[in-house]
Amino acid sequence: MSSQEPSRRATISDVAREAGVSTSTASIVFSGKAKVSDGTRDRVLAAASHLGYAGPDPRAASLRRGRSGIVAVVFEGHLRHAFLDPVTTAMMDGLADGLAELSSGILLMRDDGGDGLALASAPVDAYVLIGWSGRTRESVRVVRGRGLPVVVIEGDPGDPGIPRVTLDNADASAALARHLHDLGHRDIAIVTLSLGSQRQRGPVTPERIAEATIGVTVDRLEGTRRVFPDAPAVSAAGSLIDEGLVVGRELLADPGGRPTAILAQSDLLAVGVIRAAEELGLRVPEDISVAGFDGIAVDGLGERALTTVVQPAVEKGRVAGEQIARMLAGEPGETQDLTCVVRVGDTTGPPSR
Amino acid sequence: MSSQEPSRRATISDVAREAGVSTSTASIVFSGKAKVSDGTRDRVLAAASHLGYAGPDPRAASLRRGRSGIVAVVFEGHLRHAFLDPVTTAMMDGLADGLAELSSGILLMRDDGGDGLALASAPVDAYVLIGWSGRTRESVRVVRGRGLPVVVIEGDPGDPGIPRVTLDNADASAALARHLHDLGHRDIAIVTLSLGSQRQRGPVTPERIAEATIGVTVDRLEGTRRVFPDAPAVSAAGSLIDEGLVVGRELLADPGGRPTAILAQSDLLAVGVIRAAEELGLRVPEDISVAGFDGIAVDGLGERALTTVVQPAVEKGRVAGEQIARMLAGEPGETQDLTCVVRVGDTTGPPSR
DNA sequence: TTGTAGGCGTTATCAG
DNA sequence: CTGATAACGCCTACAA
Repeated sequence: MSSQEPSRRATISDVAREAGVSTSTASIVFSGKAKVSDGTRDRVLAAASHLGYAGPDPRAASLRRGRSGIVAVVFEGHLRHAFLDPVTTAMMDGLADGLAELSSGILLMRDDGGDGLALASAPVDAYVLIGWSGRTRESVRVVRGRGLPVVVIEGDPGDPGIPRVTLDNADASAALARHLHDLGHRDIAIVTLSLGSQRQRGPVTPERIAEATIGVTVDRLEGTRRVFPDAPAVSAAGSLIDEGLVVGRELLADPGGRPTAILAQSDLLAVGVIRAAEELGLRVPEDISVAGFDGIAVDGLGERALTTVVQPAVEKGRVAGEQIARMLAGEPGETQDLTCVVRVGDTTGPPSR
Repeated sequence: MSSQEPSRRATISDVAREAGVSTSTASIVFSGKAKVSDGTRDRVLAAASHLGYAGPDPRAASLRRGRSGIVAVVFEGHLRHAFLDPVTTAMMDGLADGLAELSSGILLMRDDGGDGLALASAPVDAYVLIGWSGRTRESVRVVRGRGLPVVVIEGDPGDPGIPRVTLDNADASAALARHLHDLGHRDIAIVTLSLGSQRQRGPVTPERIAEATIGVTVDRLEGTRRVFPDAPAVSAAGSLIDEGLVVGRELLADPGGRPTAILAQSDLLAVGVIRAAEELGLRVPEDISVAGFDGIAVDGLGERALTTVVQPAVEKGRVAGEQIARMLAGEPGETQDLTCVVRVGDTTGPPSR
């Protein structure tokens, strides 16, 4: 009775024994890291299938190698919420590409503001932090301790040593505003994204700006106001078509005080604004110009071409992935500043008055 | 010079030595699995922070424990594509909840139709397969070998031993169709989801049904046709508002042959159809009734309430997570059949003729 | 091309 | 409450 108990799963050394080779040889057969004679390989493979061995245990392999092949992507708040945004989705795609060579997958994690215990105890090789709010700094602190590569996308790591991937939100917003100014607009309104995690809808006051925690919103607003310093702004409760619709209605309600153009801080908001205008019988762009931000194909726009700022969303993820790859290879990571481009569509034109 | 090289990261035994305790005691301090005197704990923690030790290495811990705390969610095709669908997003949320106690995160993986090597070599504790197409069976085969828990959501595992989470797509579609029939409709058209992974738009013929690989589409169609056996159907190239718009235009183009109601297989498609109707100056539901499927809050619908079938999307994920938890606890997993509910909104009414 | 040996960093078990 | 010991399953120099 020299056979193994059937209850235990076979290990590579069981396979090696059964095949009459050493464990190292069997290991090589599975990793392909070196040459093995055909006969030997066949015997090992036969033994494996005989014993129901499905290949090396990834847990053991990752301990031995010091790598798990997993990269964590950390979001603040609900996943559902993150993925509602087409920009995030595009970015994830880019990230998956940028990491493709390197990793077997992306570990979705939530930084729920707890003690970060879960964050720190996952068997990952690196972290990508997606941060809009102020919590990023705390996450960075937790994660730094592990000594693993970290990249922050659109957030403030609060530590200059950590590479970031950033967008020129303010400059791009200013460029778009200039386009409207060049067309002759002098009286515009702004629909902003949320200023803080409470996601309140309403007029944007200096006090609210001072308290804002979402950098993207503030930066884009600042850029637009470089060109239109006195433009009124209203914050939406999220980047949603229906939010744009609600805020758009408010802004367009009074025929007298109506602006000649509305600049929304996301394409989804812009689509909502356009819909609000259409509801009121206003033609876009003849009666009112509307522009967005993001440049992601928005479902629900039909064949209109929105004037917008195209941000390199997929690129953002890809670049982050590349930095991770570099750092894992021992080179230092570098902050990457990406730039956006204004794309003029058919939703902006000269003002009607 | 008995001190460690500073280049190596401290391990738990370094910490134990520095604190003057055994490694087992130090381990307990970090795991909290047993009582430790305050004094001892303080000394260990002090030593840890002194040495820059950030807690047990998750790789080693997962080897020792036999658990990594990671659950893989396997999609077919591009991630971007999967997350475009609000139903998927909701489901992921439910899954995250269902697994919350158990796991530190969700590993997003793509079954790219390769040899499944990546699939099998990730350090995960269980797999959730999201499958619409026929490839699920192959993924199941690969994954089975590992001897880990597997749950299939909306797909055919091709193995009765594998627990599934299913929806009563056909029955629910029939129930919705009956609602229309009761209202008096006799002449309806169907907008289906894709029939296969090629995502072709066009009339649905018996041949195409025979070749279809996406079960959801076929089931919903079959259910609707129980009530309206001769209803013409057109497949959309995806679950998108703009697809519904395109197909809706086609179906409504000819004022003569216009149906009195259109049943779309997703809410997004239904929104597109409604938009197509509005474009043509048709009122919903006075001139034409439109219904969808899914019951997820669709962005871009404004305050209309779509008549639809509400599927338990979040529940689907939660239930899958619970089954995984059970199986990980050694109990057998069970297939869960979830049911949908018709929700009548304001987009359906009696036919105009 | 194949085998030998040692350790990756933890934690479960059991004895004190 | 604390300590000694033995795996967990694999990989990779290095030697043959």
